[in-house]
Amino acid sequence: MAQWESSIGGATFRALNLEPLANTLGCLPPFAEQEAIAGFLDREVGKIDRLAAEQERLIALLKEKRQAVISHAVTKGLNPNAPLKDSGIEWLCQIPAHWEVVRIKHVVVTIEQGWSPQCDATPADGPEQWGVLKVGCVNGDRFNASENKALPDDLEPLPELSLRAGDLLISRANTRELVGSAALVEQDHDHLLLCDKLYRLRLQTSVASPEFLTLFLRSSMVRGQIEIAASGASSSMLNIGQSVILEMALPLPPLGEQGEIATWILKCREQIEALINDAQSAITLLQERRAALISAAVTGKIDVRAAAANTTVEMEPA
DNA sequence: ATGTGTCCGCAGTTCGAGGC
DNA sequence: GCCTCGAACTGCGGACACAT
Repeated sequence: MAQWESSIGGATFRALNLEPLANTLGCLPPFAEQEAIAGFLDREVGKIDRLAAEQERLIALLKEKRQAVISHAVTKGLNPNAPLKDSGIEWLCQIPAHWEVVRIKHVVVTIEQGWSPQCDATPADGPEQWGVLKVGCVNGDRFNASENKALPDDLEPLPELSLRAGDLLISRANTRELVGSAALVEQDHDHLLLCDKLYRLRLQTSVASPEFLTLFLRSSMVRGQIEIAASGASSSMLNIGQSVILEMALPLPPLGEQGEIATWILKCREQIEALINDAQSAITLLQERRAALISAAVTGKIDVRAAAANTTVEMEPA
């Protein structure tokens, strides 16, 4: 590859011609040894690829687990022995007997949309410059304040649209997978403004915990309902109306229990994310090991005849 | 070797209908 | 007439393919 780097041309489309390929210098061991190296690499690289595939499967399972933890906790609670009752809502099934089912509108004080003026392409430069949120700020598991655009100096900011801790943001328009994404603002952002594509919900905090409702909105059942309710002819930008949010059924435990559930979910999420990070690191290491093994085998740094006799392969330091 | 076109996913902006 | 909200249109960037 190093020999080809200087020969590969093209600015937008990188291409290698036949000539540099034909002129590539390489070491050529006897034919029998070439076959031995190829066989050795087939076996060893295959093992590494299988290990990497297992790690990929593990990551997929952990992500499923993360979703299942949220969905189970916000509909069944933390006590596996709690008596259950029928929720009366088909997609919600059974809930603990001491929980209520209410419409989200019954715990919402205000729901509002923001303002999307023509902004700069770059984010606000520091917390003192005014910025307008982009819808992508609620994608993923956390609110991302850096997803904003700087408000031009000639536009007057609307301070009533700035963010406060406890604001629950929901995207009202996006692709089917992302529309309805919810995130909780954890601290005040005096100079960040709500955009037109986001709903902001403020709750009766004596009845409903914003953390609990945010997690509920991320559960697989709610995602399913939102994807069904999303409307619009353009598949790249589906919409949900306020009524979809406000009329949605919400299983509501006592306030203290909502807090316990939210804390428990966040702790589980951290543990699962740590495992996902470990698996991703393992995949990176395996990929590095794969490249190093191929390089060492084809340059004679590994004696594949000896390696064939041993299951463990040691490479000479480069 | 380089420039240009196309497709796709994602997101920003604008427009129009309806309610007040 | 203004505001809200839903829908459609538009733009951007990355990846790739094709043309010159």
